[in-house]
Amino acid sequence: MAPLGRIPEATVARLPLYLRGLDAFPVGVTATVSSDELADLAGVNAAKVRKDLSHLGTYGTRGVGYDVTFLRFQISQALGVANVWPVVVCGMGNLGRALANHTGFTDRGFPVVAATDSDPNKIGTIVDGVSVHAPGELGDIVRRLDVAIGVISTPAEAAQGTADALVAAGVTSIMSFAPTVLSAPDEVEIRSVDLATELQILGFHLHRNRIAGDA
Amino acid sequence: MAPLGRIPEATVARLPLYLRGLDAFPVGVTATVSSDELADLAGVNAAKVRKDLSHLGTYGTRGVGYDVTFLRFQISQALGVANVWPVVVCGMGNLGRALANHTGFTDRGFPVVAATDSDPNKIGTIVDGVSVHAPGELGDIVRRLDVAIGVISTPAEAAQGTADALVAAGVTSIMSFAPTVLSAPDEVEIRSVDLATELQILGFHLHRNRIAGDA
DNA sequence: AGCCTCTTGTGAACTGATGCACAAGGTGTC
DNA sequence: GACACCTTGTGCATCAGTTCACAAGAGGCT
Repeated sequence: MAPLGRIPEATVARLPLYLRGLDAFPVGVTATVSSDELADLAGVNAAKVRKDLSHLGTYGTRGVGYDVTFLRFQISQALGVANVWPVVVCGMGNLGRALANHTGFTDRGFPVVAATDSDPNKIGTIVDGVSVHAPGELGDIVRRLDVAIGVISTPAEAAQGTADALVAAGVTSIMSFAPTVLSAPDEVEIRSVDLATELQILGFHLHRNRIAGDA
Repeated sequence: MAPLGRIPEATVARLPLYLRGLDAFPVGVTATVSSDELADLAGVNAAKVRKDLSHLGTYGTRGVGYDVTFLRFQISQALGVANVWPVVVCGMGNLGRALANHTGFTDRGFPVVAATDSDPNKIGTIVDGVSVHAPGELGDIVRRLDVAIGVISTPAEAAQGTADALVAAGVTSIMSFAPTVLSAPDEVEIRSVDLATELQILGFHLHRNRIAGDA
């Protein structure tokens, strides 16, 4: 009912999953999908699907479901996936290289257009088609290549400095893999992915189950 | 007050951050930290810190703060970080290799003890000190090396099959990077990290701001 | 000892998200 | 056209998590 009201954060986080779920349907073919089916495809429950989609103002057809093509369009629209957001990868260690080479990024509108690294041996080289620059050139790179998103895959010690440089260059969206807290102005959106932390959460549950099992 | 009651999931997810924050203090030195300071170090607010720690039954000292050494011990205890949980990495593409080589894992008690890949050219080789096996050997590897956690970094198509194999081998904790929904029995804990999805969420905010800015 | 300052621990209000359950509104059949 | 059958959209109850605000307690100063 709310055509374009504020979309809850939790819903935003699920929209990409729905879009991904719709990949199960061939493009160009007319088909419909029920909230039940889509729930399965996205790994959530049907009520959530319906409520989420209602926030988009997307109307399904009662008794039938959602038109796949139209739904795809609606979600894409809401997420702005028509846009292409150039990405710079800061820190070309193991992880940085993997990210720069990750086809899933370019495919979805996030081309890695440049990289930085502090290692003089890497600066000036081209790794997997991405040219590596000195950290000091960040501002220049961002302006020249119209970078929208910065990925931080440096060691923890260099992360804050890198974030500062990105912010100074005008980047307002950062994805960080560094195991540290980053501070930045409020208008900068930071998503932090700490792999070791994720494992520790798994470890907690293993630990808990082991204790329970020992009883 | 609740010495060892059920710890809320949201709290569990923050405990590793606190532990990481405490790294700012040298080991072995007596020091105290206030909820305010720790909040800064972990990137959350003080009220949350206090409530979270109260779930552990950890008592700070009013007017003073928390004893760093004791707090470290308490959190470690709760998370079970004293345990070592061997990890197997399934899928040695770019990302898999980066993960297998990630020092942050071994450092925190998650050694990568083996890997699998379906590429015959990789099977039998040793990449960055980790030996690569055929997917069919998974069950054997898990049993032999006492693997506790499986990391799925295969292409999306192979992810479900890999998850099934891990579950069949008795693994109950899975971290997946494959952009797909995995199904598994309820007792299996799955944490899914989809990098493209993360970027799409950032993209949403960029898109929204751009629209707002155009007004 | 008494008082002042500091910081914890927590009750309570609030916020956001989830899930249920069902009326509303379509489609297709007889 | 009427009826039976679906599936959406949503009001409402519930739940988890967050934040506030303050009493309780600990330390130190005079």
